[in-house]
Amino acid sequence: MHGNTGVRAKMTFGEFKEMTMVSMDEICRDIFRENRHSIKIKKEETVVRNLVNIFNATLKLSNEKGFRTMTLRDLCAETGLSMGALYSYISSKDELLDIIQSQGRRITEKVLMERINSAEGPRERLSMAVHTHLYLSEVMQKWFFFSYMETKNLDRRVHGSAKEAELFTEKIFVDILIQGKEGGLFRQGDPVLTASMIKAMLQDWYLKRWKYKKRNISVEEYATNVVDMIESYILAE
Amino acid sequence: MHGNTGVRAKMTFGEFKEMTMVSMDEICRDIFRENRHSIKIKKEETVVRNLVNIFNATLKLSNEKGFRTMTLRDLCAETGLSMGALYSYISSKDELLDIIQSQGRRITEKVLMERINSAEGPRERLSMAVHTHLYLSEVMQKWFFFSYMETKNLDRRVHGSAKEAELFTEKIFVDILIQGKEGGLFRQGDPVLTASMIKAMLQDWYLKRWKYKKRNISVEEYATNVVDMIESYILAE
DNA sequence: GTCTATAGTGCGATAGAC
DNA sequence: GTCTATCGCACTATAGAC
Repeated sequence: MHGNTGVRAKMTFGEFKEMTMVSMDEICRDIFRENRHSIKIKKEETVVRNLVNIFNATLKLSNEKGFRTMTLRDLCAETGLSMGALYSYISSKDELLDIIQSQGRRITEKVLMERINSAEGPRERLSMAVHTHLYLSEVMQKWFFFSYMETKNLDRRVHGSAKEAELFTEKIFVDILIQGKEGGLFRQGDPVLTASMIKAMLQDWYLKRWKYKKRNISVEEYATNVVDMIESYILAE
Repeated sequence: MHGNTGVRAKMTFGEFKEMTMVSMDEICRDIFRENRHSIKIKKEETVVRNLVNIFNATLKLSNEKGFRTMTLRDLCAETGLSMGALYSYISSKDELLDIIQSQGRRITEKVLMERINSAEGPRERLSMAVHTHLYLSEVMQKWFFFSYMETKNLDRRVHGSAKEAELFTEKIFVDILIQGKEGGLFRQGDPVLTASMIKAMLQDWYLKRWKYKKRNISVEEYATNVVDMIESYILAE
């Protein structure tokens, strides 16, 4: 390995969870406040409780068979709500998809930026970015999987914003890699191509969760492995 | 970089295409011969011509909006066939999906094994496996993308065989990595985890084709980059 | 071998009682 | 705030003329 000279102790997954507190409850409260116009029900507690229920059920069913294949009747069975009640919280099936997509992306961007900016120096920032992205996708695995898989079914406008999101996270890594190259610390590889490789490895974690679970590989082990591989490449003489 | 000492000149994409000749025509001829029972039409030339048409259209539409969202009326419009004619070649929409999936997997496995067995020594075999997989997914990009994206919509039996296919290709890399470790050539990394990382990078090529196209990155460049990154990791002292 | 016409099903969405 | 009942539609699949 390349050793960890100068790199502070890594953040564990447990520490991350305590630190960020991404709770479904809070997310749904935000969604309610932003979408008051299209939600018929007025009592906040009721709305939040039912939204949490609806989103969890949607993520579960969609990850099993895809959002398009999931019918609203499936969703009613899973949530215990009737069709009528369901339509008090969403105005259409497509809107449900939109909300889940955009909310997931916003949280990702917010948490990623906050955590990365707390680290100094290219190596620390790179490690932090990798760890944060993996930990976040572990906490919100279903959300990440959903977002990745359902992107292609959207219309052109929304499909474009999914590509933007892909490039946004990639750019975070590109910037760190360029910074490291300018400082003379990272010596190998094209930053853009290297960032793509990193993203590919990060995505594999939530896209093939079944594989890593079966092998008892923890998210920390996986993160270490990714950082080691990237570093052995970019730090090579 | 780690240099190419002892590694023969890389196969170019052009050479690969000439060598393998995976033609849609041949594939459809095979499909016809294996599915004579469920195809109502008897004249081979007609069947092959229409099957090529149907498969190309299915891949095009599915990659745009997903197999489930694509209706058979969309497919009729794209192929120029009527509903009645379409149903002379396939017995159901699900069967169409099954045929495309299994045929794609079979070709992948066949070509991969043939090419890899033609290389000697762990480094050559690793490079050959990476190049062959990338070149193959370039020739059959739509097929690979389709297969990856539509896997989740299948029933449990077929979903299981998709996981098997994932593990099959992965095992090819695991075996090469173990071989290299036993010979003392590869010194770093857990073979199973490293193989997963390699697969992740290979898949990114056909899943984000739009990204690499926009950046004018050729499949040869990409292959070189992947091999370099892996080698810098496993060959590190 | 290909067509048009249509049967039969199950979907998303809504109205109105409670 | 939640329910049941139902509308209208678009889908897969088939029958039968040509």
